Amino acid sequence: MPPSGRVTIADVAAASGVGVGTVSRVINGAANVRESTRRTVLAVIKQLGYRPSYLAASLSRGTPRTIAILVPHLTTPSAVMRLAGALTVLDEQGYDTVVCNVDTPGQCNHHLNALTSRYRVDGVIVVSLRLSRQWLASFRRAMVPLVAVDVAVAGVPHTVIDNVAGGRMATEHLLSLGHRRIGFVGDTRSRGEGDLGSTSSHERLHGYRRALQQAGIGYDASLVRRGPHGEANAEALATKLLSLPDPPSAVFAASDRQAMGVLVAADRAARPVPGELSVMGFDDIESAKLLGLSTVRQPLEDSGIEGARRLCALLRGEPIGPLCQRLPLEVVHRSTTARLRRSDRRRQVLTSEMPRIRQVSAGRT
Amino acid sequence: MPPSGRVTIADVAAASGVGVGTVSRVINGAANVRESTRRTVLAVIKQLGYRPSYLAASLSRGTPRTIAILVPHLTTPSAVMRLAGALTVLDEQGYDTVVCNVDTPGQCNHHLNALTSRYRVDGVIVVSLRLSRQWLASFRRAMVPLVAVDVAVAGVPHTVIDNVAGGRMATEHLLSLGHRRIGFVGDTRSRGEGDLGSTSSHERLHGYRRALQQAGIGYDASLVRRGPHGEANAEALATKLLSLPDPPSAVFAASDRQAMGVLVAADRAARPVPGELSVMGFDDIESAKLLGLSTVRQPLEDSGIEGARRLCALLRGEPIGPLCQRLPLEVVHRSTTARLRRSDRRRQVLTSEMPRIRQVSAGRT
DNA sequence: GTGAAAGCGCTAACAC
DNA sequence: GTGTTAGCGCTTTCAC
Repeated sequence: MPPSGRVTIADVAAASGVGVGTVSRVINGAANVRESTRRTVLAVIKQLGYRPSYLAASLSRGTPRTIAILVPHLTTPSAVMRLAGALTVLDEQGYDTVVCNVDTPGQCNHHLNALTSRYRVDGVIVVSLRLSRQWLASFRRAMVPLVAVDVAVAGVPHTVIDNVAGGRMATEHLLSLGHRRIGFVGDTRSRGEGDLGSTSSHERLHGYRRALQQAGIGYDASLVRRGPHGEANAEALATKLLSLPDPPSAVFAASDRQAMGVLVAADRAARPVPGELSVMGFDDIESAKLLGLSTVRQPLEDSGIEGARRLCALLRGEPIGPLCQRLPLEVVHRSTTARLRRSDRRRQVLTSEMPRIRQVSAGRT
Repeated sequence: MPPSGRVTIADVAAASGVGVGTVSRVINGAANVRESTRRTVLAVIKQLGYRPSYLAASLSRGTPRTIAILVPHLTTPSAVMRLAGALTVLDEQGYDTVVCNVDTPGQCNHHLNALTSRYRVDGVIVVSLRLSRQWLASFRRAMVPLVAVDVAVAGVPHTVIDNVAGGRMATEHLLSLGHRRIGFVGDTRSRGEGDLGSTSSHERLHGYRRALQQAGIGYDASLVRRGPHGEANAEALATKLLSLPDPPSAVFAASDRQAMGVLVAADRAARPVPGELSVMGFDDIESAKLLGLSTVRQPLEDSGIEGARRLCALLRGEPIGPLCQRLPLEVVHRSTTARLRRSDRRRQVLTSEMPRIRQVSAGRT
């Protein structure tokens, strides 16, 4: 029946013998519609195959009911956990979510520009991305509601962890097991090309240094290795560490993925873990559990949940509590860390109850 | 200067002393605008902080330039790889992507309903989700362009792999290594509650059976174990397999994650891999490489790329080639599979060049 | 309870 | 090149 291609609310109104206002009320489940009318309209809608235009409704209503989430390196386990957490609540709250994955600074700027220079979404969640002063200003000017996850942004609600404390916890765990020569493997801090500017690794290193200092252990720069992210790099760094004249008895890796690189390096160097080398990670991603990796757990999914929850509150004009929300950390002792051997008796107690998995690492692919 | 709250194109036009049409041309980078005019308008835009409404533009233009992607269990490595692939091309093509994660049939229906009952996106990509006849009909009626990834959907362009062939390849690899008692660990096929109806695992089992049959090996039901997805379950299933009076010398797991469960089980049962047990996975997710897991690789990211590419072509009215697009599979021999020992000499040749990683598995969390 | 009409902010077709 | 105008399809007063 529609003269043009698409069936519109007017077509439905006409075919139902009611006004468009009434149809609108039916669609949106307004209360003040006679039941019989409602039925009729619904029938006509179904019969005509009418689909309300989200666009037109949004425009008229004045809000897109959509939020954007900007997340770097989506395929990493930690990123996707945060995303999933956010999606859960955004879904519940009736928001559509457009996902912007960024792997390079160029992509990042592209998306930031799109988000700030056009009226597209109700708000945005940025994850793990250090926004420049300029971009922050753009968001402010554009009055785009913004929350941050896993990165502290001045003047913006953010949900983070205390990376320094985390680094300290990891190191103290190792110290408590008697280790004194503790290596560190993490990211470079360089804000160069390809870098998205996360400082987590650097902060965890700080925690490591503090813990050592507090334990009265001098800082040994040769034990600290940093490079580009990724377990392949971590493996190379760890290999150097292990080939030191006086190698560490334990290594703290700034992330679980890097810790896995360390595990591979330990294997290649024929250094049994945790027998001759303890390895500590950070994050507690799923495979950490599988590998039995000792680590510092941060609530990844919760961070996404909290970020989204706070953005929703912001959009409703509700109070969101303190700008900076800190999520708790927890040391998870599994089986890649053990007491520094000296009295083997002690060591046995620690490891005997743990199942063992022997695995052979990757050959050429 | 804007009388109401928001700055509109009319405000910009007025302040620039030009018509809204010209402003529109400037915004959209149309060619026929005098450079001086362009500059003026741009300046005014910046000065007024004007942000074009994506909604209004979309409505007027008649297309949202947005696509939706429906993906189950987003946090699994394979799902996120496919998503990332799709995002890459959708980004390039100028589409916004709304992501619908589904973990339960209820969520799935919710999203399918939203997608078909309203005009919201230009098209949708469904990943690994078996659509019911009804939903398919809904998509057809609503004329929502649709492509599928990792699931064959009648009458809809889909990008898939040959799971039966994959199962066969995995099994033949094991057979070629001399194994004759080969176990299988995979998903149950039940379309019950909580199940999203993927049949991949079942098809791979088919391939397994065919390969055995072709090798003249009788089917032994006790060697085939199926249960709910997840490595914890796989571990339990594998444990049963290994405690059989006459246990298998090799296991083919229907996914890498399940293979990891098998590895843990092997470890618990003190069965060295690949010394006493060969383990074959499927997918080639990132941690497979790290663990040295032998597997059948399917192009996960490419599947997303291809699905998105084809949807874009569809939207442009371009030809998309055959409805069913098959991506290639490849056996990746790493270090969890080895020749059935019999002549140890042979085995050494196979494994000696491979680095080894010994790892202790998860304790209680 | 329901209809009529005024926008929402933009694009595109058409004149000049 | 540029201004004018008619929609795009809906929500929402405001009367009745």
